Amino acid sequence: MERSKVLAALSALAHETRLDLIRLLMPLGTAGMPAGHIAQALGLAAPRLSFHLSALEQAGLLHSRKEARNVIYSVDATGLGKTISYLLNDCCSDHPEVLAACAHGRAQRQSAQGCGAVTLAGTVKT
Amino acid sequence: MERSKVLAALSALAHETRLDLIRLLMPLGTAGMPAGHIAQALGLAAPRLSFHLSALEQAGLLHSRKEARNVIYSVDATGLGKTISYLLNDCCSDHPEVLAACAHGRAQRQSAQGCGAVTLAGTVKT
DNA sequence: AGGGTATTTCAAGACTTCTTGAATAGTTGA
DNA sequence: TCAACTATTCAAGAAGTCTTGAAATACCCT
Repeated sequence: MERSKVLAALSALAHETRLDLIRLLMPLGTAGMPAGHIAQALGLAAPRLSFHLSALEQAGLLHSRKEARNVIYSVDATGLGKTISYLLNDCCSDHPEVLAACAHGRAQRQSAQGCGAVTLAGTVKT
Repeated sequence: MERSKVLAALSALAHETRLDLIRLLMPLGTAGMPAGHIAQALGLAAPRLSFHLSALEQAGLLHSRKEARNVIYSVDATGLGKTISYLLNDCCSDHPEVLAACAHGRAQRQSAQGCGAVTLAGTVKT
């Protein structure tokens, strides 16, 4: 991934409201959520929401589609994944301690060991 | 990791010069590099460098120590790891496609498959 | 076509971040 | 102590980001 795109994505993520948006939309997958519902869920004024949604879309972290009179927003998992991948792989050169901190976080959440190679093995398309 | 700390870390990372700093210091590990050498390596004016170094240190991504008349800066791998971990685990709930994009990036770099559970198994301290 | 709903665009102002040169502080060695 | 070196702090200006209300656009249904 190009540096400029990574910087754009990180800038986009580095804001409370936009991180809330990602966290809200992530579990919904490609189904996503119409802008109006998002505004209601997070208690945001429409122009403010629109501003942040378009920032995230511009950064390649969100995808939008029209459906009737609504605009549905959903997370662009690939864009988000590539951004994290840059930090983890290109930027940190797979530094052992960084990976350890990462794996530790997962272990806490999943009460499992390692980096979940099993889960990954099933999803990687080579 | 607390939200506010993650946001601070992401804000810190979302800047070209500071990302350069991390990338420069990462391979050096705890040995780090004195500020003057960093300035020379990246061609930065001293106040400008100082500004960005302290931003990264404030965000918990860098560590500094005095040595003679120099100040040595090194990456705080734990802080960086926790930040990435938040994005990957807490924020993205280990979404399969995000993990896949992440693993794909590593596969490209390492010409290996999966998420490198072997490397991780050796470094995680439970 | 007209009314109602959903969303975006616009413009202004407040606020924050970044860069730069000048000044300051701390450390070393003669 | 003085001079040289290393690094940080300060102040000012430029540039960018964020929020808000008002206006505009797009769409659906009757």
